[in-house]
Amino acid sequence: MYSIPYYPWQMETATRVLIYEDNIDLRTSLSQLLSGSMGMELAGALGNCTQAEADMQRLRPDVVLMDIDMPGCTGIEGLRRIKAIAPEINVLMLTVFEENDRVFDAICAGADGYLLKKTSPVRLLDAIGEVRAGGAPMTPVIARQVLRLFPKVPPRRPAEESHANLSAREQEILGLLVEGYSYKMIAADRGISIDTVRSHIKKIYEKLHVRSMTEAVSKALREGLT
Amino acid sequence: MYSIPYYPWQMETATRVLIYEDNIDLRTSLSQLLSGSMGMELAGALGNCTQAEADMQRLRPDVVLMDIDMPGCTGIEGLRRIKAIAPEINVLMLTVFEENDRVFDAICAGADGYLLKKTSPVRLLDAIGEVRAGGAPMTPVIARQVLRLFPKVPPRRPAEESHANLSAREQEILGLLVEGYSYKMIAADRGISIDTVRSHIKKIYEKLHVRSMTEAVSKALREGLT
DNA sequence: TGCAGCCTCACATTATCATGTGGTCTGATT
DNA sequence: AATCAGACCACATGATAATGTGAGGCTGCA
Repeated sequence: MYSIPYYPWQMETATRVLIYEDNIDLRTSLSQLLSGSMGMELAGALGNCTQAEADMQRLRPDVVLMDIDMPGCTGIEGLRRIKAIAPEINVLMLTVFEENDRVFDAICAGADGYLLKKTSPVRLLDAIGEVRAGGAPMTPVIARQVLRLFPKVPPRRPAEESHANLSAREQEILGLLVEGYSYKMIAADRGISIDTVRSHIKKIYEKLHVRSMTEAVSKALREGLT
Repeated sequence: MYSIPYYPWQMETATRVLIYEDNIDLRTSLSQLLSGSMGMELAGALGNCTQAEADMQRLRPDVVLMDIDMPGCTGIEGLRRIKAIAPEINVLMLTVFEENDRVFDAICAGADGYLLKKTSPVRLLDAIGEVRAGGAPMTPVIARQVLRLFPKVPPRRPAEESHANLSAREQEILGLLVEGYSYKMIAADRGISIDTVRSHIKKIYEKLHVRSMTEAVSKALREGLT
């Protein structure tokens, strides 16, 4: 069990917190954490956010803890829908990895904070207080990512990184990966050795900062590298 | 409140800190604070940043504390010039007020953190460690401002129903594949066995009529199955 | 002329994926 | 009560991908 934390901001009324988390174990432990904390009131704990609008009206939370990966309706989508009807509700995103694209999406959708699932209970409760006080709790690494995203927002990123310095041959092979070709098929199709395909793909991975075919394909499609 | 403790005595070498602050009293007290702290080394304490480039070369700081209001050359301008020649140097901006437009300018110029001058000495030392560790120390209110600066994008595609009869779990796992997760990562993330991941993915392949991860990812992104 | 980037190929080892066969449990449907 | 689909797990085998090291020929550029 968690120790009873003490919070200095002494709310008049308890902060109503709604949890969206599809993992039953984590949902349970989060619920217990909140139920056992001074100044906190568990407004609800749900496994998906497909009924987000209705949930807001029914449960009237002050703060929502939103898992970013959920079946049916992703946390990002849920966030959008909550902010569309009740922007005053503070939404904290919970995720496993500090992944750049999602951070960007979440922030554009109006997230008020971004924490890792491994965040300690104490820090999580702190974060809820912080967001109520007008802050934006983030892990340091995510905060840095947010700052790094910035200079790229106004000037956009149209042509500058669009080809990520891939050579013509590399772009060509990346295109074939996107089409679902295996190394062997690429080698046959282009009439080169499979080892050559390997070395091209290795170079592509370096340039795109990825470590697998799926990541490369995903990045290629999302950033229009084909 | 702040979750990343900093233990200067664990550093290999001291962090060289350069101070730009035109107020002589504050400059002196900051200098004393840093000189008296384990793991910190005062690289210099200057009243203006008109010679920023030369200062960097001469003093070789790891971290710069930059007052945002200085005569001659503003902190923003100094920040720009530092980042132009040595982007690896971490620059923390110090300001009296949490003003929106300056926050924006500073962040666009590449600031690595943004603190108030009234920040406690302990927190300031923490922040220096945090920025060295890849974080971006900010006051909560500034963090919130930063998030608010991001463009608000309107809702996404409204109705999307070509889910190809994938079950909720299958869609979820397909989403993780698109994110570049391996079987092992998916199993760990969702708390299930890798063999279960296998069997889900096998079914996904059948339903999508594909035979590899890359094809599945490609189809998912192109047809909006996520 | 020398360096740098690109394209090509080879060999080796480990990790991960694809496929098949089988099974349990649960909840919804018939 | 029986059936069925979804989620779960296990074991096994061959195929494919990831990573490292090394190398030759080609081009453009300083």
